[in-house]
Amino acid sequence: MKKRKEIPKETLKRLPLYLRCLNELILKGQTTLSSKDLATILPMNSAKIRKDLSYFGNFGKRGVGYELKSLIVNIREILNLDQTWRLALVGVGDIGSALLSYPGFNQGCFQIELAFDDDPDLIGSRVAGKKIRDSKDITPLVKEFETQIGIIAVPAETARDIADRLIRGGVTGIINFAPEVLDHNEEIKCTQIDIETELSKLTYYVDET
Amino acid sequence: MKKRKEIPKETLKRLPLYLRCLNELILKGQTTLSSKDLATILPMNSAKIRKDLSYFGNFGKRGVGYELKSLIVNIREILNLDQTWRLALVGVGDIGSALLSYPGFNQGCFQIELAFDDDPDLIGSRVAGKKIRDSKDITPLVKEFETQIGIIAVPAETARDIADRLIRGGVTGIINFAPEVLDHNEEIKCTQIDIETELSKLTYYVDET
DNA sequence: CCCTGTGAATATATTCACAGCT
DNA sequence: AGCTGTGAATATATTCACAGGG
Repeated sequence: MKKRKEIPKETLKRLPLYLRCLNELILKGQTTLSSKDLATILPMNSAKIRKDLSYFGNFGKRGVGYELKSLIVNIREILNLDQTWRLALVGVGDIGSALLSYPGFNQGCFQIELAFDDDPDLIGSRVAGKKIRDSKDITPLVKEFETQIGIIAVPAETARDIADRLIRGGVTGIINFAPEVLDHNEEIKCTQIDIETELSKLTYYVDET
Repeated sequence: MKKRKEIPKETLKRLPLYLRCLNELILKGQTTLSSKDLATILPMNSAKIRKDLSYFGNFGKRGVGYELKSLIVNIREILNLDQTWRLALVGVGDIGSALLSYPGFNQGCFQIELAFDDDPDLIGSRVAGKKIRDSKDITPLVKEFETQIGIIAVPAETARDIADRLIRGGVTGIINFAPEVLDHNEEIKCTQIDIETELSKLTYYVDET
């Protein structure tokens, strides 16, 4: 139930996937499921699921499977989704706007509290109801709002500078949409999302010429 | 130089990253670099880079390093980026629009040729200069245009149906922005891009409470 | 001397297979 | 009987460390 020493990073990748699946099933009225059931849905090896879950405790019942409701609560707790996270978005271009308009964000546990841009025409205006602030003020405002996570949606050239300002403001994690490696700051966890990279991997596999 | 038997999937993940880095360096006038240099930039272990590249041939010169220009050509070839790929986008919401407006796409090697939506107000209109077509016609139009890759940017509920129509049209790869696992079709390679999943991983690592 | 390319050593992850609980 | 939890076996990936070419 509590976080152990080291859990494999591959396991961590799968937990959000499991969670999403479980949420769907519980909405359909299901109350329990076995690792085999989940393995069929996803699809993957059921031992992997059992091993993944066993790093955190013994959630299952032998002969039965896992109780959906409590498993969901447990995974949410492991992923720290049982609290609200304050986000700061930098760059209100196409991707940034899309993110601001995005309704869900995990049952309200992710809240974009700050949005920044450096375009004078944009600063002071509102996008999807959110006020756009001047990128100059990232560091003090992130401090003031105690923003925990930054989202970078600016061109590659400025991404590193923006990252530094966010970090100085005190964010502890960054989602980076810019095609620029930001792993230089060791104190912080940074995740890159890049469609060109994904497309390039795809074209390797896909070509059957 | 040619594709060998099995290259590790982890290696493949890194190739687009290397490529982007090399492209930046060559623009700055650099002509050659060692695995150690690249390892410093990225940052990572240099032996990993050498091993990654060695799966495809002996690109390097001992005592010198790699010739930037030819290494770029080689990696582009490995990833099949030395040709134009035709894409079909389904779902012209916020993400879809952002993608249509996205200028680059790897030096023009990825072209969105078709854009679909099921909103009658949208069908027939133009977004970023691209005509929006009726999602009903996905299969025949994908066939007609010989579209190779589909991008799904629709709600989760319809994602699987859209995927089926794209596959029936003949796409061989899919990028999926919907929070829905689409790995059921074995014939096809599908890559999921999901910010909520990425955020959830981040909040695991980030929490220091 | 410097850097690649690569076997050998190590670390990480997956899968098998089954003991043990319900 | 059915399913979990997990050691042991296997597969995959990373890193070390060095032979060998420029």
